[in-house]
Amino acid sequence: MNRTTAKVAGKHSQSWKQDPEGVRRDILDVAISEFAARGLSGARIDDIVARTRTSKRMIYYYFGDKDGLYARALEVAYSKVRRGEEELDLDGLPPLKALEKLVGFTFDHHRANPDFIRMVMIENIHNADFIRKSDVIRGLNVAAIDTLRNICSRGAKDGDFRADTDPVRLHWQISALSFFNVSNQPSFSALFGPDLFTDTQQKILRDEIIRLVVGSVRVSTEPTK
Amino acid sequence: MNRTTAKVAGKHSQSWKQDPEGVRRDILDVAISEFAARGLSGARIDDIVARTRTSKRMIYYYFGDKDGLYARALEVAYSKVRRGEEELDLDGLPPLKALEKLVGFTFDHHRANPDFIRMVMIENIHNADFIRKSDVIRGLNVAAIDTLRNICSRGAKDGDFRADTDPVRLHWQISALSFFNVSNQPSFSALFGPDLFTDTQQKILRDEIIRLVVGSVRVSTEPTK
DNA sequence: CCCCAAATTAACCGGCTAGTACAAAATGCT
DNA sequence: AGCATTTTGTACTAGCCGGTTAATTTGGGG
Repeated sequence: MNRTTAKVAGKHSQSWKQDPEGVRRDILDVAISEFAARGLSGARIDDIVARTRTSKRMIYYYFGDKDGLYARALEVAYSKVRRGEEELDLDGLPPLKALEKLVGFTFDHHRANPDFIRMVMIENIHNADFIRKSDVIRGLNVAAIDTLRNICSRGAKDGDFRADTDPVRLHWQISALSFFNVSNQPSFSALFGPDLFTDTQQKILRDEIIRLVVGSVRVSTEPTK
Repeated sequence: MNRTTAKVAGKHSQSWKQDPEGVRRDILDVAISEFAARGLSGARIDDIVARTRTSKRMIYYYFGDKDGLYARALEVAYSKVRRGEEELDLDGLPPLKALEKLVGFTFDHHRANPDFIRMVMIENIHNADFIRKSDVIRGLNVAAIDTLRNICSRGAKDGDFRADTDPVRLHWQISALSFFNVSNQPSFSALFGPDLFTDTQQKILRDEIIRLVVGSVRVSTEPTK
């Protein structure tokens, strides 16, 4: 955006455009990838700067300090991902189909956003202190639960879902299976080989998870015992 | 073990006992807790030392450098946990009951060993590089799969299990649900409240998971559709 | 009881890294 | 034209932190 760089006499003699939002985005994009890759304490401000069009000074100008940058990066990462989820249209579908679609989508979406997953992992290492401090992030997540609550109540009314189905617990299940698939891929494939993460195996896993979750709420899961 | 400390004249004039194994264990115990708490780059050698009976020099004497200490700490953490699993006796049980017990145990065991979980999280942030380098750890884990393979083959023979049940994929399921419950507790309870992690709710979750996993391998999960 | 490798101690060092100081200039809204 | 905001650039520092130096004690073997 800037960088017209016309080295002239005096000390300062660049030509550039003002673009506060652009600069912020630039910094945040790099920051997300750097924090996701190396963690909060592992990330280096200088490394972030190096991958940016701007200077170190600007990071402190806009974000105050490392923690401030991290906090904002986390929020942006969350927003990006949750925004993708909003595009999913489930209201038109019957509850079981809607759930099926949601689970499949979540599985895919997590796989497609490893940086986000890593940010959440890192947050958990830090006891989710920054998530706790961010109203933005909390807001984004109640929305996710609302979607599920909607599906659940429709499903209960139709008699398709078990009466004791709890949206939060359901979200927990879906998240657990989709999240772990990405978060623990390195250790899992280090220990048991990379086979499970090939496209074909992942397709099987995806179907299995859908079956699992849908099966766990369906009322006709037949008399266990 | 040492620390008889009788401050006398000259520069070096402490009194101490030799206890190599004790010192190593001491250091490793603290290291596990410190690395688990703050991660590889977040952990401070000086902080580890401070919680030890020994001196900084001893860490380098026995473990070479920070990475060396981390690598050993990881191995010890793994060994401890897997050792606990060995005590479980499943061979006497019919396959479905054995699986049920294994899932319940894994869920409990993960909850009881948060430091281990955190070490694995940290490893995954670091692409499991240290796990990959450790034959010890890989060895411990093939054993875990063997247990499952045994159950699976017995279950298949009895006709209780679906024919396409894969021990690794099954292990993946069990791990995902049990692991996530601990690893993502901070973020999850930050976002949705701590209710899900009370004893009563965890009991429900535990049962649900058992139902889920056992249901996913049981042959009579009735014709879906 | 003496020797020597192994074990242990305390003080020290050098580089890395978050954050700052300073100084100036271009921008663009009003 | 005025003026707050945005941006540039470089050099600097303070302190943290991984790793080291070098001396000293221990205890088993001969």
